[in-house]
Parts: sequence; structure tokens; C-alpha cells
Amino acid sequence: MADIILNQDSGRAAGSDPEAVPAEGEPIWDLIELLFFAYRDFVSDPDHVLEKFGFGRAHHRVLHFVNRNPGMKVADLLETLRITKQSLGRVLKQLVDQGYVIQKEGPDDRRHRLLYVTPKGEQLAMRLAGLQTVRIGRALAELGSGAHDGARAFLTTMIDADSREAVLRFIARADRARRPR
Amino acid sequence: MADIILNQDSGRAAGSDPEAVPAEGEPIWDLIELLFFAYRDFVSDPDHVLEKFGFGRAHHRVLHFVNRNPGMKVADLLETLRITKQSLGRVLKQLVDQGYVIQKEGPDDRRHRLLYVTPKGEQLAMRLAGLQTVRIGRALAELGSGAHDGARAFLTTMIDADSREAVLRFIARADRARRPR
DNA sequence: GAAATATGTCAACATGGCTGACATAATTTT
DNA sequence: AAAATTATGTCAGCCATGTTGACATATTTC
Repeated sequence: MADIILNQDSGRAAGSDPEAVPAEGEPIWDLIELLFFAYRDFVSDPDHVLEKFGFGRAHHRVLHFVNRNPGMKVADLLETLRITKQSLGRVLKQLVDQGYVIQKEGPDDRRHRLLYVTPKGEQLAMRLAGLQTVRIGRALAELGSGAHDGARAFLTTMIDADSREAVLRFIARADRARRPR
Repeated sequence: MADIILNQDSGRAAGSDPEAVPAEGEPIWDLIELLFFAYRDFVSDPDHVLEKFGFGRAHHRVLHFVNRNPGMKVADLLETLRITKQSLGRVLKQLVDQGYVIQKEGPDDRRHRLLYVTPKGEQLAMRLAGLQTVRIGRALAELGSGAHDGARAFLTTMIDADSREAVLRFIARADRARRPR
């Protein structure tokens, strides 16, 4: 089943404009729609768990990035999430009040509030990441060896060229942070 | 640039549980985060255009699927988007009132309201799809030949097994619909 | 000491989800 | 033909999460 009989439209129709990829010809419908559906399901697993905690997606994003980057500054989080401090403030306050995140004064600059997950916070963050890992792991297992690298390469190049380097640096740095040397 | 030096964690740590992928071991951080960032940028291009029209993401989704599936019923759209008819009603009404979508009485069952984009609606839908196609096309071009198939396979298996077949059927059907035989 | 920076907070507003209740028209069932 | 079901629409209100703008506080830098 799942016989893949989609449009093999890779002909690109030899548009009169062989320049700078201005999206001549037919849109790449299959990937546009698969991204929509895949992402929808990808976030739905955490959503169900979060609901039981009275949290939403916004809480998930904060918890995720704080867990991945213990000690990050509020400003870093704002830049990563690309939301306003007021939006962040609302969910962050709840996470702090309910003991999922703590804030420590910055050692060098005491204006900074460095963010850390508590054990309770880490437990939830890891549980949510685990759900998403199950889905991804299942997909990769179904696809065979090169799939992880392939997916990583595709998703990476889908990111704005400007942000790409920063994202990769973030991931690499977070891996070091969570993997005590 | 964009040197890929991420965690090559494909060792899976040989967990004591070789069963049913229960997310033992370390989460697949890189793909979790790349999905987040890639999707964020993927929807940001249309967002900017939609803003000028006074529309939001909700309008985009409706316009997209109606454009892809001319003559679809309201019930189909509700199922595809997985929202309530009240939520749909709000944005659909605006799209109809402003001449982007029209509704026709169903020929066999006159309770049905079959949805169609107008020329104006199609133009906007295609413009938005074009933006997303530029991004995807750029990524695929950067990656070489097998990338399209690889991305399709990965995203497909990321979808809930239940919905997968329906999604593929939808895409295949829509391709026929927009490609007058 | 003044200016800039990091963070927090109050108030108000917009979008787009949701539930519940109810209305209408058309079709299907009995 | 009457009754029940179905497809759609609509009103009212709530919630989560995004936004702007204004302002307060503590701290650091100039």
C-alpha cells in the first residue's frame, strides 16, 4: 500500500525564464501539501499531552528550547521564537509559577535572567520530545539508511539562508550542552 | 558554508527494548528542530503577501484546498482542515464576500455547497503556491536528483498511518483535477 | 551622573481555534 | 405525506496566543 503515484513533474517545463528560480511552471503541490499534513500530525502528539497539563503549543516551544539550551537568556529565546516579550512573558510566567522553569540571575550581567528547566520541566520536555522521536524514528526506520541525512539536508535547505547557519549552530551547541562532556 | 556537523547519533544506543520504537534513548533533536524552523520559514512567505490582502493563514488554507480541489464540498474541507464549521465559516465568508471563492448548489444534492475559486482567487492561490514552490525548488536544486522523491517519502511516512492513504489519494486526485485531461 | 540595556508588566486589540444552541432547506426513511 | 436525518449557516461567547504602545525597574556602560 501507500503506492506512490504522484505527479512526476520534474520536467520544470523549460520556462522562457531560465533565471533565479522564479517559480515558473506548475507548483510543487505534493511537497507543499505533504509538509502541511506532516507538520499537522507532528505537533498533534505533544498537543494531546499538553492539554492534560493545561498547556498549549506556546508552552511547549518555550519548554523545549529552554531544555535544549539550559542557561539561555530571555533575549535569546525571544529571537529563537520570534515573538514579542509580552507573548513570551505570559507563558513563561506560568511555566515558572508552576515549577517547570526557573530563572537565575546572570553571573556576569545581573540584568540577565538565565533560564533553566527544573527536573519536573525536563521530564515533561523529554516526554514530548520522545513522542516526536517515536514518529520520526518510525518514519526513518521505514525508509532505510540514508533517510536521516536526507531529511536533515532537505529541511536545512528549506530554512531561510540567513537563519540557516544560526539554526545549525544552535543545534550543534545544544547537543554539546545536553551531552555533558 | 552550511557545513553539516550535527550529531551523528544513528547508533540508537542498543536499548534494552528492541520493540515497537518506544523512543528509548536520546531524542532526535536535529529533525525535531529542523522541522520547526523549516516550517516556520515555509509559511512565512505566504504570510507576508496575505497580510497585504488583510488575510491570514486560515484564509490561505481554505483558498489553497479549494483551488486544488474545485467543486469540493464544505464537509470535505472541514475534514481536511480539521476545524469546526464555525471557524471555517468566518474565513470562508470573507473569501466569498470579497470574490475569491464562489459556492454553487450541488447538482445531485442541492444541500451541498460546492466550492470553487474565482479567477481572482486562483490568481492569489497560485501566487502563494509559487512562493512556496520557489523555496522548495531552491532546496531541491541544491540537493540534486533524488531529493524530491526522498522528501516525499519522508514527509509521507511522517503522517499518521490512518490519514496517509487519504492524503495521497487527495494529492493524486487534485493533480488530475487541476490538469484538465 | 546620564544613557543605554535587559527584563517585566499593564492595557488593549486581532486572529483563529473552540463549544453550544438554533435555523433552514433538502433529502431519506418510515 | 409525515418524520427523521443531513448539510450548511449563524449567533453568541470563551480561550490561546499573537500584536502594539507605554511605562517601571534594575543594572551596566559611557
